Amino acid sequence: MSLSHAILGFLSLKPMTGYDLKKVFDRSVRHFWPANQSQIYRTLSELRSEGFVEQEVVEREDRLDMKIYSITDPGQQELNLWLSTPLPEQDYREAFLIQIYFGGKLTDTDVITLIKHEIKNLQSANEQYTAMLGLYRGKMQQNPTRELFFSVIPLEYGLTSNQSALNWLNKVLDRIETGDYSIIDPIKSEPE
Amino acid sequence: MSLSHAILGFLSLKPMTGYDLKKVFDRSVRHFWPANQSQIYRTLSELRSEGFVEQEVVEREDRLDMKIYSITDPGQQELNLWLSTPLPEQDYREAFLIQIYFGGKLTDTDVITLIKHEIKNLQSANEQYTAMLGLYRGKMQQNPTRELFFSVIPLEYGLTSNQSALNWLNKVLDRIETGDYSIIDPIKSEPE
DNA sequence: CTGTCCATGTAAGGCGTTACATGATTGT
DNA sequence: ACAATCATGTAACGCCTTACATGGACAG
Repeated sequence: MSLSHAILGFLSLKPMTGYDLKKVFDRSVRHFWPANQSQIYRTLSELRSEGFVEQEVVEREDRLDMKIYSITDPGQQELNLWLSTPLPEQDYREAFLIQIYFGGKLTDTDVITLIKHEIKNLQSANEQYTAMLGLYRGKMQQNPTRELFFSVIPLEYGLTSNQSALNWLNKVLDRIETGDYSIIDPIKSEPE
Repeated sequence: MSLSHAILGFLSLKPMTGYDLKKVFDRSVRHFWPANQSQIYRTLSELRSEGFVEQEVVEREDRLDMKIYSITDPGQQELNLWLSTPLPEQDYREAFLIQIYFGGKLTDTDVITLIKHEIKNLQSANEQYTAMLGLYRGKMQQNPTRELFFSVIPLEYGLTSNQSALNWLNKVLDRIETGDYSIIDPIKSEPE
């Protein structure tokens, strides 16, 4: 399961509290693996019962106790195994495409509205990717490491695939507006 | 929820059994919205209790009863409303990208294996898309309708985005093999 | 005579979401 | 005074998956 392994991955960098993990997720992998707070706490206790993490309880007089989690040796092994094992084809769900699939039941105006909305969603995601890429560029100039390189790759992936989706959605808008319903060959028509 | 609306969409084309629906899903939208059998039967009974579909029981002497579902007027309204309402940004989960994100913990060989595996997965998906596109092309030549056009769009979408992912993954392989860890700008480097 | 197709479901478990609950500290 | 941040969790619900269960018809 990916969430538990992502948590192990972050804990292998340094020990953290559940709260810290939530922040780290939101600042790094949320675009390709969002995690919410209650999920993180639940998964941490599962990982602990499996022996993959251990917790150090820090008692504090005036505040709630703080629990700092670290990865154990079995946890490291589990992480390395999962990271290096290729995954089978994953299911993919895109509700927007269902709407388009049944677009025959809608007016052109409605379909165009749907597509323009999707374009906005993709653009907003891309703005976030670009902002994050900027941060990484700064880090890379100071200290270009192999680790950093691999953590940037998913961002580039998000940007490229969104960008090609955007290009393609704009073409679809043209085809709807001109009433050109012929099928195109996406691969052949791409390199332009 | 998308599954129930996809079911309504198919039933709006013609009445069907749960078994038929499963086949229709597998032959059309499974690439962007897979559905399994038990899910379909459960959702059908929910839709019935909401009054969006109704069933006709066909008793057969020698076999099990067959239940043919059709969409009701409230179901049509619900479908049209859902289809024409833009969706908010959806969560996106891609476990492969988590593996890459933590690629710093792996050897180059391991990362390359992961990527080549992903390339194979994408290629196999694209072969299926291409085969389906071929079928649609045949239908379109006989009878080019607006409905047909919209049902092809998601296939083209899958093909284009997979193709751009493939192109990009191949570039990543080059960068790993040459040890070139500089960050590229995916958007600027795309049109080549 | 073995497997695949037709056709129906139930049960249990896993993963994810939303909402609720607590309570001190720090910033505006 | 009010909101945000730090820090912990629980409860309930919803969606999806896997496995189980039934049983005739038909093709190789």
